[in-house]
Parts: sequence; structure tokens; C-alpha cells
Amino acid sequence: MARHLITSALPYINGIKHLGNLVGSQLPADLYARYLRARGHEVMFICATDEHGTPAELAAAKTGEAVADYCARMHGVQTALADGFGLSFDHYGRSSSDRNRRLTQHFAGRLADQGYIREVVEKQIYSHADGRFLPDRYIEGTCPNCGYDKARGDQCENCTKQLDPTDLIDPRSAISGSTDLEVRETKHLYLRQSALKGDIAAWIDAKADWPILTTSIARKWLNDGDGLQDRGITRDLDWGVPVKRGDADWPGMEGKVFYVWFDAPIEYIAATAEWADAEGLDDNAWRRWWRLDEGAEDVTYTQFMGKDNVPFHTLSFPATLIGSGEPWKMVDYIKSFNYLNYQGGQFSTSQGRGVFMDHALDILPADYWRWWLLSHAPESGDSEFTWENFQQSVNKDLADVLGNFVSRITKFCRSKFGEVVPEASAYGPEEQALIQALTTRIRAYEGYMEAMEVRKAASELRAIWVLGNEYLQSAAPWTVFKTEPERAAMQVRMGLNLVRLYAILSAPFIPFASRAMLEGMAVSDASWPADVPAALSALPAGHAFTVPEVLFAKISDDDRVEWEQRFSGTRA
RNA sequence: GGCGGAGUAGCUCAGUUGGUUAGAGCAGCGGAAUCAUAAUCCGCGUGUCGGGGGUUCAAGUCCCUCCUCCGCUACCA
Repeated sequence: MARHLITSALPYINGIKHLGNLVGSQLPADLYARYLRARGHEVMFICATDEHGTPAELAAAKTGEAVADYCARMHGVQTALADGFGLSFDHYGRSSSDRNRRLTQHFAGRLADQGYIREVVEKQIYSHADGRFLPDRYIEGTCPNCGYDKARGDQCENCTKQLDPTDLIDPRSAISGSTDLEVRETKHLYLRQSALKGDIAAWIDAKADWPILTTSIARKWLNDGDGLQDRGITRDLDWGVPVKRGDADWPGMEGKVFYVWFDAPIEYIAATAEWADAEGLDDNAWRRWWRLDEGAEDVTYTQFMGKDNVPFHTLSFPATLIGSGEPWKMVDYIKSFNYLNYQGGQFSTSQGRGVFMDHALDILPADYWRWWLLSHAPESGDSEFTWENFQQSVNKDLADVLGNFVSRITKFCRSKFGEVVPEASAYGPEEQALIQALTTRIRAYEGYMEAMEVRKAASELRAIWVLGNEYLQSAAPWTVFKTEPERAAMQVRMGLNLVRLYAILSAPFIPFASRAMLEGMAVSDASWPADVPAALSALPAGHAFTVPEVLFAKISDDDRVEWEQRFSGTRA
């Protein structure tokens, strides 16, 4: 029994996420959380919507809502989708919460007290028509390098040259198109990451067990060019955490807010506090997860994220925590993912290319997606979603190998013995051999799950399902029944116990089907099969059950063709 | 340009610190079985391990070089 803190990268509030976003953080985090809970560990699984920043303001303006209303509504939408996918967060918070506002201001105050904040006066582009400062990417103009007329202020997409907004010829606002722009001086707070470089580097160096994908990105930013750069942590926006130094006002910073990437990771902590509030618990309930001096010294903290998030989690957020001078729990292991592509290209939110979380649930149950996405998780490199592969994998693995196994054994039992586990003698040599094979694979499965080797865990689980079919095929109770009905009864008892075993083992991947299996078998004790022989005798003779409905209907060719067409672009 | 990842059977991918005839799943072919969602089980793979060079008794696995694809490159989150 250990204590595990798990966080998934925060999905941005702006719009509905696609399957690539889902498989990059929330879904594998959920898999891990469910597994650890099943093993009896104490788990705190936290996620939240990341709500601040310019994109949220613009999205709200588009719908005509106040930005706070927009975020509240979208948080509701994302919460419903998370529920639909069975994401078992202990709390799904909001970075715009009161808890996060106070905590973010607290960290800023501490960092200032420790000397890690400096004020910088810099030049930013102000748009009179939009009434706001524009981030670099929201300024468009003609590229001085190649002449492309839709170059952005941060980079020209045509020639890839990196730009400064002031380099652009005929700059205009990408929001309104206005050319009424002005370079204004504005004062901002910078986090002195450069002063914390040594501490961060030492911390990274101690993480010898991290994947290369993670540490190489961190080291690159630490050592590239002039080394780790100081970073602006405030913005001239209305929507965000107001800049304060702890509880106190910050002279000269009136009307400014913290930069989203400063307050978003802090929300991991704040969301845990939100959880405690929601549960009616006191502050210690969340602080024992986050404060080393208040009970968190035995916590193992794991973060899940796409590779694009790695710099912020290996450098910026640690800089905030270290720089505070307070004993905050820092991440122990980062599990990062590559990207999932869609049919030979990228998922595209703007073009509506690919499958989004809402549409996915409209057409198929969550377990279909969970299984395919997790068993094809982009761990070693980018991976690709194609409808053909999806159809084949899901039909074969879920419908044929697992679903049909449940179907054939329960229906056979019903026809010969009724919907009750038949009276039978003890298991024989064939069954002992099966138990042996299962034990070996289950231990391997556990090892992969603990190591967060998602694809390997999935393939091991599938192999465990296959063992059941192999057993039935060679035991052939339908033949044995004709001459030795009692022996057939024993084989059926094994088969029915396998259904229960599979439900328990599969729950982290396919929780909904798992529940249907457990309910069908009327299982009261769904504890993890630490003792495999015992687990395969859990359902005793006389135990009543009902044949479950078809667990996984197959995806037809017609369905596949239709969906392929429907999701090819331009989201409805 | 810099950094990183990837290039292994038709497809999706495994291949620890270099070592017996390079593996799995799917698809395909043949067979068995008929309890089951025509679902299962068994058998079948002569693949230049991206190209070339090198180190070694021995390289997919180390070194050099070239080619292709992808991501990141710090104020979009």
C-alpha cells in the first residue's frame, strides 16, 4: 500500500479535445490510476481545465459570452466528456478557481521574497481596435524574409524563419485585421530561471530512470545557447489571476495577470485543494499530498503529458516550486507521449480533421476508444489512427477474443447447466497448466502496468484473454459433456471463473465492459488476483449468474466507410 | 540551422548490457472444431533489419557517413 499522486496535463478550455489529446495524457493517466487503485494503493488523480489566456478570451468573444461564463460552460462540457470516457479523476478542477488564484499569488510572493523575480520593461504591440496587447502570434504581416503575406509575429509558416513582431512588414491584428497598432512599453515580471539553473539541472540529473524523450528535452533547454532563460510570467490581459504578491498588491502591476503557463501547473496543487473543499475536508487533507513537511514524504508523484508539455514540467514548474523555498512535492516520474496522427496527417482542431471526444462517444462506447487508443499509444514514436486498423483491432480483440469468449462459455453453461455455476470436482492437470500460464502472464502484465508500458500491458492482457479461448478449445466441454458431464461441469466452472478474472484484470482498460461482466457474473468480490488459483475458485458451485448482453458489437464495413467520410474534415 | 525521435515481414509494432537458424498481433493460405457475436483453435513467413563504409570471432544491436519521415526550437496553450 503506497500513496500515488497522479496528474494529467490540463486540457485547454478552448473547444473539445480530439483523440490525440486524449491518448497523450488523460487516458493513460486514468489507466495508471485505475490500476493502482485496483492494487489497493491510495491514489489521488487530479486533472483540471486550463482556462486562462488569450485564446479563451477570443473564443468567448466569438460566442458572445463573458469569458467567465464561457469557461464555466466549457468546463461543464469537458467534465461530461471525461465522465463519458470513464476518466476517474478524484477531482477535475478549474485553473480559474479561487484556490488557484490564491495559490498562484502565494507562489509569486514567495518567489519575489526569495529574490527570483525581476521586473522588466519591454515593448509589446498594442492594438487600439482590439483594445488589447497582442501576443506575437496574433500579429500578422508580410514576412521580410520570403514575402509571405500571412506570416505570424512569432514565425513565418511559409519559410519557417523565426520573427519578431516588429520585423513584419505592414503588420496587422490577426484578430480584427486592424493596422492601428502601436508599440508600447509595458512592465512585466520575469521568473529568474537562470538563477535556478543549477538546482534544476541537479534535480534532472538525479532522474536517471526517466525516458530519454523527457530528459533530452529538458537538458536541451537547460544548456542550449545561453542556457536556461528567464521567463515572463505576467501578461497584459483581463482574464487570468490578478498579479499580487501573496495577499498584497504589487505596485506597478495593476491590471495585469499571471501568464497561463505560470498558473496552470500550480492548478495541480490547487485542484487537490478544490477536491478537499468539495469533500468537506480540512487543508491537511490536500497538503498531505503536496507538502513534504506535512505528510507527503511517502508520496510517489507521476505526471502524464504530451511531449510538447515537457519543458514546462521539467523546467518552469520545478523552478516555481524550488524557487519558493518551501518543501513542495516535486514530480518523481514523467510519462510523456508522442503524437497520434490521423489517417496520414495530423489531427486538426481548426480544420475539424479527425475524431473528437464528443463525436467519438456519439458513435461508439468509450471502451472501444479506450482499448484502441491505449493499445496503440504513441509511446516510442508517433502513431497513426486509421479507420481500417481501428475496425480490425476492435473487432478482433474486443468482440472476437474477449466478448465472444464471455458469450460462448456463459451460453454453453446456460444450455447445459442453467445460469448457475455447476457442481464439479477439483481442477485437473489441464487446469493446473492453465493456472500456471495465467500466473506467468498476469505477473508480466502487472510489471508492465507498474512501469507504465501501456502497449505492452495491452498486448499481455490480450494474450491472457487468448489463453481462455485456447483452454476452451482444447478442453472442449461440449464434447466432454456427452460422455463425462461432471468433467464438463468442472471445465465450465473454470470458464466462468475466467470471465470474472478477465473483468478484474481488464477494468483499467475497459471499465464499462468490465462492470457489465462483473454484474453479469454477480461478482461481489472483485479484488485483484494476487493469488491466481484462489481467484479461479472465487465463483463457487451454486453461484447464480446471468448471461451478459453482447459486450462488443462489431463495427461493420458500412459503419467504417461512413465514419471515414464523416470525419475527414470540417467538423460539423 | 540546432536538438531529439523514427526508418525491422503486406499493415501495426517488439527486439535488454552486440552472440544459437530476426520475433508478436493483424491481414493472407491450409487444416481442426461447432459451445459462441461465421466468433475459436492449430499450422504456414527465403523480410537486402533505410543505403554505404568500419570495429569485432560475431552487429538490427557499437562507430562514421548519406537518404527519408516526424517533433521541438521558449512568451499559442
